[in-house]
Amino acid sequence: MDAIRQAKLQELRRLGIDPFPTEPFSINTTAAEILRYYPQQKLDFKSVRLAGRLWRKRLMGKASFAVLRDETGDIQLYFQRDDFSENPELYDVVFKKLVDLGDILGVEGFVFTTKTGEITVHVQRFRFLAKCLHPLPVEKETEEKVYAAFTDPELRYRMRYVDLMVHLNVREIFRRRTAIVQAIRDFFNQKGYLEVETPILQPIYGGAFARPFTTHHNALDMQLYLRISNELYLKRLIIGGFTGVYEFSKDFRNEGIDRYHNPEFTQVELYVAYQDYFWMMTLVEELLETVVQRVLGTPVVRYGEYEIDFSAPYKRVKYYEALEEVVGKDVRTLSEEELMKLFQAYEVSLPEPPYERIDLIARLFDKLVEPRFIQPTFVLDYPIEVSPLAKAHRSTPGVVERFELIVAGKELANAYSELNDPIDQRQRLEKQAQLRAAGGEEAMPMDEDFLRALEYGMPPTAGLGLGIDRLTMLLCNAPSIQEVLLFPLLRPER
RNA sequence: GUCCCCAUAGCUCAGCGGUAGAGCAGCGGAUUCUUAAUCCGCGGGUCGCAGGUUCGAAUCCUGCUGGGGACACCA
Repeated sequence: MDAIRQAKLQELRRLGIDPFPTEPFSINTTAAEILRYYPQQKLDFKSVRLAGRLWRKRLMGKASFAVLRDETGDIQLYFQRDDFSENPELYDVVFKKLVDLGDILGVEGFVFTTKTGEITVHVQRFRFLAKCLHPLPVEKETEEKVYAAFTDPELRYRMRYVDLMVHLNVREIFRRRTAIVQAIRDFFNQKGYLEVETPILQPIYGGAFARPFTTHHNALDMQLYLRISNELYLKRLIIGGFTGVYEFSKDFRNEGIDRYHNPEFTQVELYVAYQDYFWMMTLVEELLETVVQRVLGTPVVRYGEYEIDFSAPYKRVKYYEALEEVVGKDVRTLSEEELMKLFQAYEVSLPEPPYERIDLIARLFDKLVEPRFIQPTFVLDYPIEVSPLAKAHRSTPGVVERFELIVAGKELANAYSELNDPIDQRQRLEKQAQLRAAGGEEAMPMDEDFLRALEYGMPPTAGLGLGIDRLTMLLCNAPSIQEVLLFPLLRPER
């Protein structure tokens, strides 16, 4: 803590001023409201009460200006010694010397416009609501320069509270994130789908390929996993009789961190009975166009150097055909040696062993094809080997009825016609079990209860997973996932 | 996990072998319409940590810690 500020705290207490009072301070307006409505409705602002953090001080002698920052933005304050004639100390000592940038104040007064035309609150009374005991990085911006910008990413993420104080645009990212979630929720609710909650602590994890976090329940003395996906639970609900269910699901994957991955992240998953993946493609187009339009007011998004248009419909390409377009050959016809040659020709590094032929193909696809799709593009009909929960394609052998939506070269959504044949599902999970036995750490574990549920009969169902963090990145023009997570995972501070 | 880069005042940075610097923030003073307020004056540091080289290290070397970027993993 800052010694000078601590001394000021003591001095306030000595003067009988409580720097952390218990009494509430009710406000009747905000900075943004004043700035927006005062010009037309001056009479409504003769007696205002607002609260926020003192953000700037310009002491002029017997009169001073300051800036107060509340949730809605900044507003200028004007203080005059004459207003405190019954107790001039309040101005000369308390305001001028003991109030620091960052202190949270409640102010009362009336709104006026200064000579230079700035809407300002003439403060007649003020009160400490909380003293700030650390100096703040108060950014000052001029035409040429920014002073004291608070830019160190580590500090910004570690002390997100300071980041949010200092950077109004960071607040905006998280308001927008919430708006995105709200728009999706409204869209699904309007369709009549049921929002549900399923377990985060799972005795058997599944629904994706990933290493889980492991934990332990003491009373039951059992090993539990933090979910990597909620897919298998939502399907149980479809089996149970709901026709449409969705969940905003915080999922946990014990993997590396980079600018697209955080160990905990959010997806929304949706399952709708009696539909297939073609229907789901149309729904996704409608969903994204609606959400982007509602959140941004336009379906067109600037993301880095790209302009991305979320207007439906989106381009559709088939997995193997997209790969063939790049490498000039249908990889299904190639021997393993010929596949290896492609890795050399395109300078793609090999996957970690143990890998099978399909892992080579999947890797080529991820490295060579995905990055090419900037505008929203559906990639259809994935290899059956990499999609153990998706239904075999109705007419094309070797592939499943699955699509991924690629935007800006990254997977944004993943969906399939869900596999509802319990016999087929059992075989696919057994194959996964073999891969696990052979050292494939990310292969799915066997889930007998899920298979039993399927044996009771699951209607044909379309399922979707949509990455909320990635979508937020796109709609906020954020270059890294950390920018759209309030508290991204960091190593502990020393 | 690997490689590269970074770590100096509250914040942003300069200094790169010879007494630790600037701007903003802060402290004292002047100032009743400022808005990067202005003007005068002042303080502020275990140069991330630990070793080493050297007469001498913020500066060079090694290790460690934290962060950023790239790769790998995440099909």
